[in-house]
Amino acid sequence: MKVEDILGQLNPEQLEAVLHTEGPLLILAGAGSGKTRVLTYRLAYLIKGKDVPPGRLLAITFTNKAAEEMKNRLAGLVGRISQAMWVSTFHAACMRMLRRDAEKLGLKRNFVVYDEDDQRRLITQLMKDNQIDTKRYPPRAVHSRISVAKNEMLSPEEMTKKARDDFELVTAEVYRKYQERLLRSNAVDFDDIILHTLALFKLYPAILEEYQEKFLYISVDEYQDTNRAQYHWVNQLASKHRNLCVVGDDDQSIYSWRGADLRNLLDFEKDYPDAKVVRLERNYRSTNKILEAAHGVVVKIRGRKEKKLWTEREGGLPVKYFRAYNGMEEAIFVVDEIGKLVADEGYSLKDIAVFYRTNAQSRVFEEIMLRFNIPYKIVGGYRFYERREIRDILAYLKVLVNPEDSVSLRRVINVPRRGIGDTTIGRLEAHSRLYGLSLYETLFRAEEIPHLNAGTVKKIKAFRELLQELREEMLNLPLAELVRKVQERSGYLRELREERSVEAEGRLENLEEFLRVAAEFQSAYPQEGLPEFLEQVSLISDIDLYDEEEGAVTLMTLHNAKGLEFPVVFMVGMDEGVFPHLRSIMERGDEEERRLCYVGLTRAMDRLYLTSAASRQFYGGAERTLESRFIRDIPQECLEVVGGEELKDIAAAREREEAERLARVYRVGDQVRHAIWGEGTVTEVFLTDGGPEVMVEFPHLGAKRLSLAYAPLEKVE
DNA sequence: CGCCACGAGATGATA
DNA sequence: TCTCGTGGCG
Repeated sequence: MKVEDILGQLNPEQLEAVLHTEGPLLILAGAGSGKTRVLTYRLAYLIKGKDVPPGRLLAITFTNKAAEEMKNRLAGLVGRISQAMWVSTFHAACMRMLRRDAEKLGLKRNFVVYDEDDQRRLITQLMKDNQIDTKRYPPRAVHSRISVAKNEMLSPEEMTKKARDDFELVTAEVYRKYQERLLRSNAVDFDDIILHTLALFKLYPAILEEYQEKFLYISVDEYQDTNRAQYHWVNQLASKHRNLCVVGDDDQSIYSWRGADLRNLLDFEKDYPDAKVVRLERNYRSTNKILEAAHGVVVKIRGRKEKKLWTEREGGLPVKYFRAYNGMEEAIFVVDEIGKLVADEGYSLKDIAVFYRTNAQSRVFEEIMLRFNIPYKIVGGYRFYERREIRDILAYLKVLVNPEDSVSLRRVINVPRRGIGDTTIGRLEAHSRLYGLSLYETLFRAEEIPHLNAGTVKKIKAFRELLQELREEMLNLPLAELVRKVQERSGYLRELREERSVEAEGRLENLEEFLRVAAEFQSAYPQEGLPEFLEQVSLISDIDLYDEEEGAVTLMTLHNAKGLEFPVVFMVGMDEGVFPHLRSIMERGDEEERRLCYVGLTRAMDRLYLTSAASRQFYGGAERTLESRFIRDIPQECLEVVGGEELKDIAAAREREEAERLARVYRVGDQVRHAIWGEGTVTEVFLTDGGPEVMVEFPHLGAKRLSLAYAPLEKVE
């Protein structure tokens, strides 16, 4: 593509941003204003129009997926992009730097990344080892406080000094020990990925200078959601050439709870008094009605940068608002509308998204969509990589790469059960502390440890031989085969197969899926091995896994919705306490929730629905809820309240229909086959609120009551 | 050492 | 409603 063609596709403001390549540039890009296009075209212009070698460009994106998309789009504009160009998230870029110079920080090259669960385990364990009361100081709270301290770039010592009560004092102490243990385990946590890189720059100015020299042009997307550490990182890198382009929107700042600091964006002009500022306020995504509604929600935020999006798409349908009796009715309304949109309005399922504030809210929607046969896809929630079986296998793999990883080793030492219980582990750990060895090394000295009987020593020997054997395999086997080997040789598969439950069956399927993931990684990156695979897995986000091409409705949290767009959006759970979320407003007021609402509303292109429920399930019982304040902030003329008189009839009718259809298939006396339990005889058929159920008598197992909507059941003719 | 029963607390969003 | 941790027992 020629430079003129590239530039010809931009409006005047966008063009201004693309052409301003020298010196600091702040792009205030409203929702749907084409900022991704600007960022991409700007890079293309630098390469094609200014002959900048791709290796001298650094582009930071918010997600891995966005990085991938940007690379692909760039390839379309300027031809195949050389590997030399850095397009990635902060974490991925820092990991790249850390890998190269890990030794300089006392880490080994094969260090692993601890995710949230690893971190929490480590903290809990460490607190117990040091007799710190985990009732009084819940590890959860301690962990989150440590993360906050890290985001403020406080060291344990600084935290100790600033501590204002004994909780903070204890936390600071745990923080210090936590860092020690991480280092001894040759591991880093998420926050460390950035902080360690900064430490590297500080300790080795020559390394910083090298990168400063290398990156002639730097751009950062979603600048409003960067934290202080990221701010320092990027500004240090840019300080030599000062060609820093940041893109952001203060109205879309939604991550202060994880350390994002809006000052980074708001003070850009103070940091760079010579900065050029470009505002993109023309929206290409939504109807005017939708923009008006969204504007009503954010306009009252204090200290907000004055701006108003505009569009040529005048008019449009009003935002539809439905208040249901309860969560169930709310979900039925949504499903019913989806049915109409598809049947009468020509939308396809992939055009439609349902956003909610908390993951727990997805449940009712899943249930109802399952029952009404609407294909759906959930982004996030019960994450694949958070499932126990996946984490267990990952822990094995982490140990193979980095035997010093004591958290992972501890996790798998008795999984599946191999008779190495808590008592034995306690003795092993005492021994390893005494001699300053890692847990792994201690396994090889089991014979010398007092109080271990011969049987236990034998079990430990068997386990360490297993690890040794797998470590040797690691060097020879292709990734997927290695993963399979770990699943088999650890006894993990056998244990699940013998369990013969639906749950175990599901876990086995997940392990299969994991094998496929490994195989895919292998074919996508033939040169890379297990360490790179683990790294990718640990840095992957929910949204990275999202695939929009499938014929299904998308369900996700509002946070995950950032950066996406859909022709039809349902924002559900518009209730006080739910959204705005009670805990959030108690801690920080409602402004961030407001912006989150704005983000959600501005995802919609053509149609927008809001729903709430007068009564909702919390934990167990039902509670009454008030309509969200955000509903009232939307200008009246944009909102159309829709009633639901006939809705219950529709819902009931559809449900009955569906139940009857299913129930017709099964009769008392029928022979059926269950995927796990084998053949049995139907003894009863029920119609319940949760759909039809059958009682099945299995020859050896006895009678089981099964839901036809969920159970893996088929009829035997 | 492993299993089971019981009770408490949790689910706010995430790389 | 569910999941996790604890404590008692075989």
